[in-house]
Amino acid sequence: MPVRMKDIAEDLGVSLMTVSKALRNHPGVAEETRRRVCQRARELDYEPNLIARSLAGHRSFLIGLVVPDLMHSFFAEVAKGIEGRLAPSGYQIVICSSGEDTETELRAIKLLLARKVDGLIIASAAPHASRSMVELLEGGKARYVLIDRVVLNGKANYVGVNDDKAGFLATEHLIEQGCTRIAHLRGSMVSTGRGRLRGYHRALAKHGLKVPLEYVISGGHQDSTGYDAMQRLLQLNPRPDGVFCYNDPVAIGAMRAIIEAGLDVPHDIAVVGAGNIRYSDMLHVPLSTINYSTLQVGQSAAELLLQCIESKTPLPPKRILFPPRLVVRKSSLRHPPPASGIGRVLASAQLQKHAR
Amino acid sequence: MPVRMKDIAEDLGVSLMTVSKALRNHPGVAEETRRRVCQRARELDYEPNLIARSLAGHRSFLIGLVVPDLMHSFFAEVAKGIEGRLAPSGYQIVICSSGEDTETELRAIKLLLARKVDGLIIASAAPHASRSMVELLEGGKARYVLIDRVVLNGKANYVGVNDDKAGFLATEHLIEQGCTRIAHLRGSMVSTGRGRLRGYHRALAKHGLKVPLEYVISGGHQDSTGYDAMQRLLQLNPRPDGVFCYNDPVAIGAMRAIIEAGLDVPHDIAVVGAGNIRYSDMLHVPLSTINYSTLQVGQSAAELLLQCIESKTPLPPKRILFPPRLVVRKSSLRHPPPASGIGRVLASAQLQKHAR
DNA sequence: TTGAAAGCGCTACCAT
DNA sequence: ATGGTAGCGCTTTCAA
Repeated sequence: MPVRMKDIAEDLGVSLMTVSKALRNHPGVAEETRRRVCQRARELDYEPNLIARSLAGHRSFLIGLVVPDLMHSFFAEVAKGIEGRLAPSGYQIVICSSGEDTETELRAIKLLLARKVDGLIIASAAPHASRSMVELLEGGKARYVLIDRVVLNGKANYVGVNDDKAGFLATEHLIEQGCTRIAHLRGSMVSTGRGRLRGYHRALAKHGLKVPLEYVISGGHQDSTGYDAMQRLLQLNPRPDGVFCYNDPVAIGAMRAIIEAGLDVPHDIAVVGAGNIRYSDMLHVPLSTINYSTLQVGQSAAELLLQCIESKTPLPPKRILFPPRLVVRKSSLRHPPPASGIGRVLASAQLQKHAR
Repeated sequence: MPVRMKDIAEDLGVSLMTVSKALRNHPGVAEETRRRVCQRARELDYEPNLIARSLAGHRSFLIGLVVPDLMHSFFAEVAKGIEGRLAPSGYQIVICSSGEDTETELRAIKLLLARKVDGLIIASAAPHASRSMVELLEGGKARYVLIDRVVLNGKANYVGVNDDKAGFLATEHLIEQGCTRIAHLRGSMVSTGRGRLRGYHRALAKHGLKVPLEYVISGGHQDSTGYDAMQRLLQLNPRPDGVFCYNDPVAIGAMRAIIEAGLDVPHDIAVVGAGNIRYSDMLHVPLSTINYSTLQVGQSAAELLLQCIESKTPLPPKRILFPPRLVVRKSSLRHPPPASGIGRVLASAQLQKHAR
């Protein structure tokens, strides 16, 4: 059986309380006593029972992280950012994936709360907060930060990217590349999906471009669903000559469909994704995309959550938005670079060749 | 403040114990009483405090997962497999990444143990178990399963892949493709690195091939390190005409170096990786690799750990090895398929085009 | 079938 | 500076 404080106390002939204080460097213990206690603790390989400490101290040093999909490298990288910021402060992360399912997500959050995690970081699968989610998160005094996707406008901490602008940048870039029939493989109606869709429409409107309704269809969130959706787009007449995809996995699936149909990316159809996931620059056709500052999103979310936890009084909700940044690669480069020398686009492409 | 059992008990005029039993469907409670308790609990939105339950019940329903790198899609997929198997049983996962650092790994394990996780799943960064790790894991009655990498031969549960065979398959395939100067970008001296290296040597020996010592150098574990290492290989004279890489990320980095040097993959240098990570089929040059049954490794590890936890008596250590499988793609295909029709290699390449 | 007592290992609060 | 008391919210053990 593991050593307990009580054992050390009896062993040393001091009280349990003295041991407790000494080990946590609390004031009110003689230096000499503290030394003896710490020494003996080390000798006995004492490790505090964190469950007991959590119960008594109302602090678990556990953070809950809820994401739609562990395998999506965007969330893996976010998780890495979070862990990097939290581990040094002694926190550990309980990770749950919802599989983009609202019910699963709700159960996970409920369980995490029952576990008394000190805080939550959530990339929600829900298009908007359900009544039960509001009750869960706002009912108690739960500390939480939403990332990537907003579900509680205004009243919640949020770290993400301006999705509207991301959609706008991607679409306008396609327009500048000479595409006139630009389709959009949209995501689900989560906030990122809605935002990117809005940006897409805004860019089209700005440039006076009209596209048939069928040019906007759901491409899901993964490469497999992107592949299927792109196959449907390929049936249309006239065929699109450019596609802005909800995210990089969808874009990768879409490119596969295009290439399998014997068409060329970017010359027959230019493709832009979103997320700038790892290896998107090493693909069959290197993928143009929107950079989402993935690691920083994770770090900031962790940072913000720590502040909420540390602070005695509830902090006013904060909203941190990283600027999206266009990364041009081959999948959307239809024009040779301007003869005048190094054009904006090419320079950008070269600079960002290895920028991950 | 959240509702406690005590509240329900007083509310209903029964004892705390009755509530406790009723809620957990313990025998020894009248059906009628149980109904009333459960009903009231639901009305009051009662959620058991899992910290308290853990402390009293000596069961946390928490599993610790320690991996070298969250971002490596191999471990992300393993994590997904683990979660898929564990979540239905009410377990949640505390995830820690060691960053391939032995000290960090040890601290993480210590913390997880102090948290009283019910079990551990570890992909260790260590080439072999240190004294402190043995003490930690074997000293107490910790339940744990090693994955991917072995550090405690024989005395520990292990789920992984036959790395020796993986290295052999990859190397022999390069030989069959006509490569005669086959290099190896090896990993660190973790068991997977050692095993793949051994397989590489075995294949060379079987076919009577000799290579200079400089053909085997460390390529690290990531694409960036693979890139650097490959650049060094390219200086050699004669240059290798084939490279077996420790894993897919390293292979991806290596391919980048080769292509940037103006050479062709596979005709100047054929490349094979290991791991069959997501999108390895969608790369600039689709990557030949060794499939590692990633999801199943995760699931089996979780399964095995559950058995250990459930069982009252300590189970004898079990060793589960998945067979490695060669996946041939363009990066190693130097010969046109045999004229006799569909050769083994091409058939395999086609079949596995979408096999992930 | 029910419940009282005794923890689980630790911390907060208040005496001394 | 030190330590006793009283929990934290639950489960296990055993008596009624």
